[in-house]
Amino acid sequence: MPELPEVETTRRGLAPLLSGGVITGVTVRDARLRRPVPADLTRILQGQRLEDVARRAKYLLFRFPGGTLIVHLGMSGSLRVLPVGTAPQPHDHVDLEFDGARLMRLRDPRRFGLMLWTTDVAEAHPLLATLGPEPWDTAFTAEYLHAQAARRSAAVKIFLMDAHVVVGVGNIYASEALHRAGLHPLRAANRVSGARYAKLVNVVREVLEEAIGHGGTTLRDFTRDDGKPGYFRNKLRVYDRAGAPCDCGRGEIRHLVIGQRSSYFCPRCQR
DNA sequence: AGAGGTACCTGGCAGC
DNA sequence: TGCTGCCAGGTACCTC
Repeated sequence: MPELPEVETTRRGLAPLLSGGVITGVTVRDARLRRPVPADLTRILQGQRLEDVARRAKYLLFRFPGGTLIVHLGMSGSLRVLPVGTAPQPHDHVDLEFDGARLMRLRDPRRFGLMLWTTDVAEAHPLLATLGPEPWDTAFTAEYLHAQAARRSAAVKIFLMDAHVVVGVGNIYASEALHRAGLHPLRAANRVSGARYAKLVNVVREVLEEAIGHGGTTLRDFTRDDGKPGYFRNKLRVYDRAGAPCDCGRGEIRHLVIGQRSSYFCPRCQR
């Protein structure tokens, strides 16, 4: 579920419900995520007041006085806020109890997610330290992309999805951004012009901003037990639309597998 | 250094 | 209906 727009929407939903709350309990039903949930998480968090919920790339950062809880939702993770006592469903692996009143519950069927604790500056954690700029960072420019691509003969879609180049562009929005930029997903990254990278910088920001705006409406209620993430599917121009006519009016959307990931593009308006 | 592939895990769905 | 195979929004890590 989580591409960056959903992670950011989750952050915006959780922060006002949880910030300032004090941890009054931790339940770990299944610690087997991509890495084990720390065995002493209860001892670590008990009594600590949540200062705020930040985000770096697709990592959520729950900042406490003694350190930061780093959470990644992987492919299938979600976080919700529920009243204490709400019965857990399958794949509800971790609960953080706040003020004896509400739970932040992590559900992750595929268990590709992460929940880690660091007492260091979270951004210095090995998993975060080597990440590229945020899409809205002033460092994310056409010149930067062009320089990064100089020795990269891989497909531009692979390049764009590399979190060490820029964070937050997942499989769906890579297809969407390349379509908006008129770039063929298989074009070698080092054969894309600076001007085209300038366009790409703009459309990456644009498509993510639009999706966050949309996610804000479909994901606004984090307190329902049946809360479901929004998929933004009705806003997508190419993703999962193979065979449909492209908005350009001249081509039909095609499906390709690039780097073992499904990719969608219009062969007429993307070169 | 970069490219390409594999691995982690479960559920849903199409097709037989 | 029940089985099998394939697909899924991420990313670390391995080898060449």
